[in-house]
Amino acid sequence: MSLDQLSPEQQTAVLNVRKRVIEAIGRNMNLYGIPLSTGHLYGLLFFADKPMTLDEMGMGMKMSKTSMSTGVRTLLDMKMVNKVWEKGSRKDLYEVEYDWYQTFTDFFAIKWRKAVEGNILVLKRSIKEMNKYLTEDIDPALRSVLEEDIHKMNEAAKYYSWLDRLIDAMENGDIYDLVPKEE
Amino acid sequence: MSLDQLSPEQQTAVLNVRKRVIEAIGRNMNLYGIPLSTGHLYGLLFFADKPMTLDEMGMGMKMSKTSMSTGVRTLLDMKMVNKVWEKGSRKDLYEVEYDWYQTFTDFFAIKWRKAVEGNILVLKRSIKEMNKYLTEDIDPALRSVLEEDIHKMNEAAKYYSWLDRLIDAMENGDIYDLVPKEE
DNA sequence: TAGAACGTACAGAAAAAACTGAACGAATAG
DNA sequence: CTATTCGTTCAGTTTTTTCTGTACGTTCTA
Repeated sequence: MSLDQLSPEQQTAVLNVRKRVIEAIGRNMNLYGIPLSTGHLYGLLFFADKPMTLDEMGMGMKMSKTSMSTGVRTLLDMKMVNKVWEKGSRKDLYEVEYDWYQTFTDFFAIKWRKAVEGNILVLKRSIKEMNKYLTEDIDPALRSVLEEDIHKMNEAAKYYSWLDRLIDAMENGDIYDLVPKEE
Repeated sequence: MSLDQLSPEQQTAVLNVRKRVIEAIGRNMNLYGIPLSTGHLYGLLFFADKPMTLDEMGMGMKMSKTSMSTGVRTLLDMKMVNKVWEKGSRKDLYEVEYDWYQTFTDFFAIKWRKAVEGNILVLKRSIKEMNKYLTEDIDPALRSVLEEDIHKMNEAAKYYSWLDRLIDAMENGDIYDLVPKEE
């Protein structure tokens, strides 16, 4: 059921409440490194009663179609919106993923996993390289520096490994054993 | 033990490895919404063998002291570095918080908690307001719209409540029951 | 109690990011 | 087959963020 069947007063009343919520959602997503306007776009889709086209989003956001295209792509990459197929229309249609728990874990899986595993790799490689310099007949001063650095990097690698396992727990749903969805 | 006791070749060798790690740390922190240069500053402090002053940081980063001041403040606000007191020096000294697990949970506690609880408030208020419009003698079209919106906001509020409890689990350490620090 | 050293506020400059409109290639409808 | 419609690429503009140097208030020193 769309809004345009309502009186103008009813429309503004509903729209004002939505706007406040969209603002909050946008701020929240901005915390995750997503541009505010993309967060607002998400909010628009959140309240939409049906999948939207790029043109409709442009209308709703009062922004260019180009921006909608890039914004929706960002949301798509993070699996925060889904592309919907509707026969008869050759426009692309998008709707939000309403399972926010899934969205949350996807966010970790997509954005963090790669970074974390990349960092583990860099650390392992760096530790190995520093170990290479750590020969028997070494300047004691250098030995001390190297050992200290290696120790620090080992600790960091441990932490990243923990983070990696935390992301596992998100992805496979174990996290809900610790923190259940229903209170 | 400081680097300047080493030969120039030894220094560059160590410095190059560190640089690669610092780069990785910086990229990672950038993911959390922290400027790249601030991430590099963190990396510099990470490898420092002793607490550093703003001037020393400026040297190491080849940047202005003003930038060091704001950068270190950012890191301080996120509890990623600590201010250290040393008698005899009237300069402020800073060192990284080496407990990255603590840093991680602090990050959630500081940056997310406020946002999450703010959003819950906004949602609760918005649901209440929409309910106000939901009277007996209402236009069926409007009723349908309102009920749909209220449902969506309720689901969102549930999710934020879950997130709130997840942050609890981080803060009080329960998260380590599920994902132990040691593998 | 004057002087020097320190950290930060502030305003302007530099850099980065977001946004737009025109143009283009792909796909479909007629 | 041709013409339209669609999404995206790209170059240029606008906006936002980051960085710098000067100036200022504070605190310690002598």
